[in-house]
Amino acid sequence: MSAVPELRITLAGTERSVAAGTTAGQALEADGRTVIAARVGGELRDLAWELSEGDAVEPVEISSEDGRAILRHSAAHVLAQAVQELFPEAKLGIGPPVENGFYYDFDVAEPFTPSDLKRLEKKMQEIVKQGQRFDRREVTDDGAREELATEPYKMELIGLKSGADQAADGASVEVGEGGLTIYDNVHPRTGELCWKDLCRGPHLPTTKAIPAFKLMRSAAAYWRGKETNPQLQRIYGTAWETKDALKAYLTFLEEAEKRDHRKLGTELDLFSFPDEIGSGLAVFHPKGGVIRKEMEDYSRRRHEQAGYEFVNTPHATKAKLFEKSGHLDWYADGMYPPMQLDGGVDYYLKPMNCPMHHLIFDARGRSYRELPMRLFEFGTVYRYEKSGVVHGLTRARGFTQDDAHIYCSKEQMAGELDSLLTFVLDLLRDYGLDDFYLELSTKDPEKYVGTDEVWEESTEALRAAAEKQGLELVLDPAGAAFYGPKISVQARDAIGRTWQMSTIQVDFNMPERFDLEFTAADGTRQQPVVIHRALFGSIERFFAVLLEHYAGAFPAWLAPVQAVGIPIADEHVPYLERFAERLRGEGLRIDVDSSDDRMQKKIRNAQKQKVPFMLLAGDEDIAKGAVSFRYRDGSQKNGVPLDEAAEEILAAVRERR
RNA sequence: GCCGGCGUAGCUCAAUCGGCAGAGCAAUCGCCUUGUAAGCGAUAGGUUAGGGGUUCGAUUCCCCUCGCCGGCUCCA
Repeated sequence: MSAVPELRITLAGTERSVAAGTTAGQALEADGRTVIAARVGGELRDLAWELSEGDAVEPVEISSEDGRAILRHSAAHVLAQAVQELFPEAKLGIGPPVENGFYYDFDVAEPFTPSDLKRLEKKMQEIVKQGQRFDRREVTDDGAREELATEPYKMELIGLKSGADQAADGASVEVGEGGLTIYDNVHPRTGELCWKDLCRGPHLPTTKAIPAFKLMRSAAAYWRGKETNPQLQRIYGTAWETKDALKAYLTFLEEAEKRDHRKLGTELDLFSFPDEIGSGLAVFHPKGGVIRKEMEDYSRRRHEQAGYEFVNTPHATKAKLFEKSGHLDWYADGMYPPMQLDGGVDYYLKPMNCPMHHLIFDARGRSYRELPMRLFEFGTVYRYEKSGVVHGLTRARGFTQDDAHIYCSKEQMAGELDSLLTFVLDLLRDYGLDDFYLELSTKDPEKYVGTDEVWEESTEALRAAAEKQGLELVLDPAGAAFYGPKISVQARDAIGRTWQMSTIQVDFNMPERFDLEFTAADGTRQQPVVIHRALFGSIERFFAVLLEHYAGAFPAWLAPVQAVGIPIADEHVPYLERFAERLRGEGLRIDVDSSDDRMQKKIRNAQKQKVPFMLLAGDEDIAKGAVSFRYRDGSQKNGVPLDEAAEEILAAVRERR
């Protein structure tokens, strides 16, 4: 009898010997950790994965990013099993984990109803309770075809895997390398096969290991995301490592709903979308208008200081301009249809400002002495967004960009990009966003204009500028537009959601198309580099982001009403009115609530309007020449002398608090 | 655009089976004169999104249009 052969593996960083035939699960058990899967040689594997000589095994815990993905993917399988048990005619699409949850697509005759979801959730609970094992087995392409003959969509995926009709619709589907695998759901006691699915894995050891899940909604989705493909019914769910984590997520969703800018816009009387005007076209009410004005004023001031020149361009133009820029070739669908004028001339509403700025640059001969030339405009543009994608202020059909184009020499480009990024981040911080990461979109080798050399140079300049900021930098390989590399600033808001904010985009195409040039010091004519940038993206969108970030409680400098005077009784109105008048003289926005309501009600109203400062005055305050502060967080400070009170509010506004 | 859901007073929502369209808040007008989140009363407010159909009768059932909401990107 020979000794049991041994394998040498690296277990969570330390070298170990284990018996041949040991699985990842067994190896990690010795480590005494609660794990649901393993990374074996960097690849995610089930715990049942058999180890080989030299494998490096790392535990994957359920609360890790990978662990959650595995949990959610397993939950998707349980959902699919439940669906096929209750709707035997349902055909399977795909069921991946997604951020915060999972989905699974099904081809069914009738869309799922909310009560279907309830039944499915119950069925899923039964499956989870049973503790079915996820058993993995490898199959050949032909074997998979045989087993899944009744699943047309799975068959299609097998076909894609073997490259059969990969190019048929041109859709990019990445199918994992290696053989196909099927996961069997096996009853733990009877060993009965309950269900199976073609799947790359990995999965949890058993369905019992799904601690908390919930089905969220169902909606249609095109098969493989292509508009021309049939629509399947998609069920979304969420799954978490503990019941508390699920609860926290549901609370987060509630919080996000409370902050929804469309809801707050109505509640705080900031803006609306009158039907009479049309989808995606907002009107700003006085309170929204003043916030917007403050946002613009501050931005203008900062741009002025940063050496921008202010220009102004019209909203409509002859088609010729967008023929020249090329937009009509590839962007016509996104534009409002043309207006035909006398003589058969087409006019368009502008979907972007760039070409008009280029014409300004090109209005006369330019000298190198004028560069960098920074042209800035709050430019209103109109884009015909598809009806289903319009969404409040964040996806509107008419909106105003804080748009600027910087024309500089190649030598100036790197320095310009560097100072620009600093400027952008500084300004965003002034508006109260301070948690950023950057995304660098680089050349798509399939589709680009300009020389490799200039791409290389500008991409490196962007990268260097980004790295200097010391922020997280995410690469978006091949994500750039054909005309130049781009850096975008992503901001996390108060509840951790990320929003794409500013973009800085180098453009090699427009200088060519518009034949832009300047005279260099040596008298030669040279082409400038164009840098396109927007900080807010659009004022409307930025407005919405700030509204949601602050949950409507804008800092004093942006608040539409900065303070409300609240008299204890009518007789105290003149005193507050005099104080308010003085503060208005200092440029503050102050109301005095002289309505018939009693003082408690006035506080409630001011509180609901999220006014930063409430100034109460009754006999006691007047006797002392003071007011009593109530802040919107509910705290208070009584008997503050008028001068001090004035200074406190002014300081808050001045310091943009 | 596609699929599904929804559309009743400024806002939030009721209205049994197809049988006179209602409440709270907001608004207006009174009364009350008040110390930290809703004082009391009265008045006004509607072509039930718009159009068509079925019916003795439609907010309710059917069709069309418009608008809004969710999803259609994260890939066995």
